[in-house]
Amino acid sequence: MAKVTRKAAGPPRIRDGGAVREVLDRIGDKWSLLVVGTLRGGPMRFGELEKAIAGISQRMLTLTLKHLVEDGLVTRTAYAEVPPRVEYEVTELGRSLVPLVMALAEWAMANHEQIDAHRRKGSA
Amino acid sequence: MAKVTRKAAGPPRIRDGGAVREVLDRIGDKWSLLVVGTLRGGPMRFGELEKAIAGISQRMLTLTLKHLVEDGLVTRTAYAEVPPRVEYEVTELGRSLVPLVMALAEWAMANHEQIDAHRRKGSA
DNA sequence: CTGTATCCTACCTGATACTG
DNA sequence: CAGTATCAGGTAGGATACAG
Repeated sequence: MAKVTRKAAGPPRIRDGGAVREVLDRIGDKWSLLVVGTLRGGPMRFGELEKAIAGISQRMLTLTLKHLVEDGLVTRTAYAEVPPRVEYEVTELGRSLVPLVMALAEWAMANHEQIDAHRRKGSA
Repeated sequence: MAKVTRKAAGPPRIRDGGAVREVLDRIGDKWSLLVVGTLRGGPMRFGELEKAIAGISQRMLTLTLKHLVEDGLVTRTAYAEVPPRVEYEVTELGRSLVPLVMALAEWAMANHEQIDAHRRKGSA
């Protein structure tokens, strides 16, 4: 229970500074959002994710999935088979994040050319 | 539920692998989204941003702003005064990203407790 | 197939000093 | 005030090798 100590006429700021930072430290890393977005269509195996994301290292996929499972955004189901099969799937909580990820992805796809153009000319 | 015939129609993946990665490498870093979100209310000075974000180092604020300006998400306006005054403001493009940032921030605030709970119990 | 362990590099961080 | 420069220390991420 944090007391809200807002300035009377202060500038409109993200009135948190904590929660957002905290969560952004979790899902704001290089891969988490991409993994969550990739899992939006249903359960996927480790190898499938690795191929789908393409660019992620095995190590980072492992770590990212571990964190997502810890945070309750993804479930891990290991089947006692040979060869081993492990499936990952977004939880209810994770699924609630999917629309935001997709919105971000769409924004990225819609604007990456414009961003690239800006970067290239550098000096207008 | 019927079996999902992923094989036939190809797996449901983010059909890009490039643009999203590219943009996420830009704005998906630790600070960019936070800066953009902080600027949503109007122009702010360097020092204001530094205080508002609280936790960012001067170095990273400088770098992040530089990148955002390069990407065309933020404008930098220096006033030839003494003492110097520099204001940063989101561009049209940057403003189009604000709603997504805020949605993410709201999601973070709404769910960070649940995430924290998951993390803490660790083993269900 | 699904990870884990190790090494190595690049980058972030915080502090400090200095410039315009 | 608004940066730039630099250094020491930590951490994130990639590559590879190896294990269950």
